[in-house]
Amino acid sequence: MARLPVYLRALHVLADRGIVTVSSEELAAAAGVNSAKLRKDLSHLGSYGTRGVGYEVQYLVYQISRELGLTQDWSVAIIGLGNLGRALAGYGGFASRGFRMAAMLDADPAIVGERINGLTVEHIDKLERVITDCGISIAVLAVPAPAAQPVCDRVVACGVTSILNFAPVVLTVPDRVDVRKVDLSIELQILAFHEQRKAGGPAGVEQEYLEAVDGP
Amino acid sequence: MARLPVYLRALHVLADRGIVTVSSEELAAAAGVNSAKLRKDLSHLGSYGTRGVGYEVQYLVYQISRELGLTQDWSVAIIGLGNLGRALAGYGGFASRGFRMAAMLDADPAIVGERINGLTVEHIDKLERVITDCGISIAVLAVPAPAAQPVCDRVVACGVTSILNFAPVVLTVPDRVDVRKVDLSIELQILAFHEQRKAGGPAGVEQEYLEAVDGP
DNA sequence: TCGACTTTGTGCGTGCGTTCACAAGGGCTT
DNA sequence: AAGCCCTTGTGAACGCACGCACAAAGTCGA
Ligand SMILES: NC(=O)c1ccc[n+]([C@@H]2O[C@H](COP(=O)([O-])OP(=O)(O)OC[C@H]3O[C@@H](n4cnc5c(N)ncnc54)[C@H](O)[C@@H]3O)[C@@H](O)[C@H]2O)c1
Ligand SMILES: NC(=O)c1ccc[n+]([C@@H]2O[C@H](COP(=O)([O-])OP(=O)(O)OC[C@H]3O[C@@H](n4cnc5c(N)ncnc54)[C@H](O)[C@@H]3O)[C@@H](O)[C@H]2O)c1
Repeated sequence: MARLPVYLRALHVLADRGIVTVSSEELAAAAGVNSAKLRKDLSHLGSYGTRGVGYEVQYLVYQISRELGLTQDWSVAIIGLGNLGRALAGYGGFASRGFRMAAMLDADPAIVGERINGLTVEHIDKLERVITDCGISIAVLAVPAPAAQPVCDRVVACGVTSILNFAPVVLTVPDRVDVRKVDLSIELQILAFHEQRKAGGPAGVEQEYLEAVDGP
Repeated sequence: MARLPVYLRALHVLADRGIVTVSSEELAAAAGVNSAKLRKDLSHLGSYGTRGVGYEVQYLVYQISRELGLTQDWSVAIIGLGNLGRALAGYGGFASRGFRMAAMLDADPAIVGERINGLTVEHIDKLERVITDCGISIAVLAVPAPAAQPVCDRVVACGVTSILNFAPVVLTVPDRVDVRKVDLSIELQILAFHEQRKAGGPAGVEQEYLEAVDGP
């Protein structure tokens, strides 16, 4: 379930405030979902609340963390230390959630050897060895679009089965491999779509096209 | 439909290769979706293909661009020029899709006044004026979590109705406002979840918890 | 100890998105 | 000009996820 991380975050906030128990209604509001959905999600993973009281925050944090596999640390490799890769590498919010930045790789000789956040950038040629040695289980691709598929293939060949892809391409991978794609251009385009709807929607279909192609 | 941008990207690739027409089957493969779904999506927005041939690439590009509102330029403000904000500001992939970085805002005096990608970072105090003057219609929030809701409120008060949020918080906004959230920690957590499943799933439920809390 | 109140867990109806499968329609070849 | 073949557009079934609403269950006060 993709909502568990959201619940977990909300629970951490509550825990930090010293709150011991929480009702499904309160937690659902904090997570921005329906309370019935929340209860169904929680019951689905076998956690029990107490009727008349609610859920014990600490217990739920542990249950969800375990379900998500956050009771262990995961080693992550960042491939491509350009604009985006550096931002990710310098972000502290990952380490605090059990994700350890274990390796950084790039093809640019000017970047290889650089130290970022206490880690030395390795050359992409060493990919296979680095991934094996560091016990990488998740790869983050922040390389240009044309490089994404080739790099992805190499990563998969090393046995990595989880990939977070920032390049604007559809990656082809074997079934056993999970790919999640973050495409910021698409997010903006979806916003633009709705924005346009609010403003009255598109008009002058055929006319506009002919003018654009042939001139007025 | 959230898939239109994906189709559009695939079409641009085809157009660059000089391809004139494309069948739903081919385009669907390139976009990573089912061909029936693709045809339904396209028919849904009124575009017509030619039976026995397929769709004209250029025509489809124009149709989808128009539907998404990409025939006009949108002015975007980036708020928070830290790690992530800078990466976004320096990214060329937005401008080429009709999104103009029109304003940058930050609260840190050390950052205000800096020039990034040809634009001067303004102080967040000037938010209201900048948004109005630059005709901002989309705001990108790349500020720390605690600052997100207050900044969001101010942006919404200026009349902005589209927000892209990178802060790990659930934003509360009026109904007319669209918020899209990009949460990279959640993406990693979802990958970890599946990774754990592949490795055999969680085991030793109650036992583990009691040990973690009470000691062995 | 008992009753009233609170909150969980879930059965069920509903609505949406996906997918199969096919008929209608247009091009291309002969 | 006519038939063959390819591809679109869509009807209909399927499945899933959401959310309402309620009974079971446990707590807290008297
Ligand atoms: N920066 C953004 O805000 C942003 C937004 C949306 C999408 N993206 C996408 O994210 C990806 C990275 O963006 P960026 O702005 O960081 O680009 P960038 O050009 O700044 O960085 C890319 C890095 O990848 C390295 N690289 C190139 N080929 C490589 C290879 N074969 N193996 C290893 N490393 C290689 C380059 O040396 C460079 O350091 C791109 O696909 C881009 O489209 C970025
Ligand atoms: N960097 C990443 O890879 C990454 C990954 C996931 C999530 N995020 C989230 O994105 C957001 C930004 O991350 P970051 O790494 O760039 O953080 P950062 O601390 O590097 O940058 C935040 C910027 O926001 C500015 N700021 C603070 N308060 C402000 C206010 N009230 N108004 C305007 N500007 C203000 C700061 O001066 C700073 O420049 C955070 O919420 C973070 O949790 C970042």
